[in-house]
Amino acid sequence: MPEGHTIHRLAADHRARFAGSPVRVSSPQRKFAESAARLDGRVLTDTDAHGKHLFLGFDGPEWVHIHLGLFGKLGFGTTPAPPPTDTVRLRLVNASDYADLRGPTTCALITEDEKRAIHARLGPDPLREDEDGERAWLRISRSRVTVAALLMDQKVVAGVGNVYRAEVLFRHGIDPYRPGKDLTRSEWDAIWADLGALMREGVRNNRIDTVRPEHLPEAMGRPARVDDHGGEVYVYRRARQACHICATEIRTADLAARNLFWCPACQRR
DNA sequence: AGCTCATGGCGAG
DNA sequence: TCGCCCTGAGCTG
Repeated sequence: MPEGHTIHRLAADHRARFAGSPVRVSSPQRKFAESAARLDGRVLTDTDAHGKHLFLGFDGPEWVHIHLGLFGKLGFGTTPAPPPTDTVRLRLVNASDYADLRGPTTCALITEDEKRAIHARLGPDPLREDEDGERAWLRISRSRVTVAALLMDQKVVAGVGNVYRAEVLFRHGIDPYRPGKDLTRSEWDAIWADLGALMREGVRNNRIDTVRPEHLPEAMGRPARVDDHGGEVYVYRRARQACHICATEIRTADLAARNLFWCPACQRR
């Protein structure tokens, strides 16, 4: 289940397992069959991630472009690989490992030029070393759109999804409905830096944790929480439950077809 | 068995 | 703003 940290982790995992030697490439589901046949037996040379886009580079000028969307998953295992089920869009296998891709929004063979075009339309990614938040600030500081919507716009910031959006706004006490242009420079700088730190930890742990140590259940004298998406969070999917800091009921609302979560007391205009 | 929902994004209108 | 695409878990019966 993918926000940007998942994709960067997958890029590293593919590199570790497959880079540098020939890979058997197949598409059991047949939707990627022609391209898989072209790649079969070639060497995986490089991997890359920008926001929620994953790129697998093979010998020659082509890349596999993968976008998991809301449902897509990549699962790893060690050989021998079991018979693929009929939902496996792409399978990579070498002597020791296999990877199965299911349910992606995108799995396509693209050229270097097409890859460049994808980078060009994405905003800065807090997980890419060559980026800073300046480009994002230029758009945010001139926009009447709410900061909640701007954070989810991949042309503004690449890699932030519904969990990081909700959590970073909570951590900075910002009302999700505040217009981008009402954000101060120092607020944005803090948000950008925090996204980088949170998402790097997300890559390391392969899950999203956003609760500061002093607010963890044990530090607050409460029983440990179990969050069904697998991380410790303040507001995400906690509608109508008590805020961990102030006990106010967490609110939820629809915003651009996604669920928004926030604490109306901790996050004020 | 069938429904709902989910960490996304696109194009039509 | 809506409908649509992709899969699977967790319900309800």
